[in-house]
Amino acid sequence: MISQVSQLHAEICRTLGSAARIEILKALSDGEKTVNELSKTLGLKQANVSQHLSILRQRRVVATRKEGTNIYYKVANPKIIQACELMRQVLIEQLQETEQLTKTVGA
Amino acid sequence: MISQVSQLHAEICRTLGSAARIEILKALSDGEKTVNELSKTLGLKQANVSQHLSILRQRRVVATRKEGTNIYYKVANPKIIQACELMRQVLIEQLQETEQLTKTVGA
DNA sequence: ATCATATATTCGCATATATGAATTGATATA
DNA sequence: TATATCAATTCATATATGCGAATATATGAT
Repeated sequence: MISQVSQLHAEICRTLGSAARIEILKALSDGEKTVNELSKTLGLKQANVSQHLSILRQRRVVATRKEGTNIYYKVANPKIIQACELMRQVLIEQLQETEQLTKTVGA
Repeated sequence: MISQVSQLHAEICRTLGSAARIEILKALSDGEKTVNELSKTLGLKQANVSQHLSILRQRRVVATRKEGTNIYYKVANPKIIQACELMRQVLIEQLQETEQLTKTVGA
């Protein structure tokens, strides 16, 4: 009863369901970076970043470009960044609502 | 090193990381529905739908309205629907790329 | 060939998640 | 009161996921 497309859709969402991977995407949203750069920027171990990138690559959320020893990663489709941005706005609105609420209760 | 916001962002994504919940959101995107309606429409057990709705409610992805015995669910923020729509487009583009690829290989 | 650097993979463990079954609670109605 | 309906919760179990540590692979330089 559950469509194949929804199955794939859920898989992409699960792929984004890790704070580390969200940070990686955010870091990549302003241009491509190597594994090492990401590792240093985010303060995560290289192996760990590589694992997350592997998962993101499998689902084609990121794409790669090889240059010598380095592998440059970028977000595969700008719409993914747009979707993330929308979700972040939802989050912000949620937080604002909560603030509103605590203020009202406090008054 | 990983921001609180990214943590929350990932939580929302994980919340959407279930095909059943994606279907529920799709079903709710054209207006509010009760648990029973969803259960029948999606062909899932009531208890199961209720569980999923409970998860969606916790993360405030859906909102409820009570009317007599019934509880009507709706998507809490239209931006969530927009984000889902974007991700679905990404999916479609991915599938098209794959088709393109298989055609090329086949030729 | 050796070494250094960049990236990927594997393993083991702890934790998280999904699901079905059974139960409970609340409301309506005969 | 008895019963049917709708929804939520609890529990047990199977499965998936995240992460660190160690190891492997690949490329480039000496």
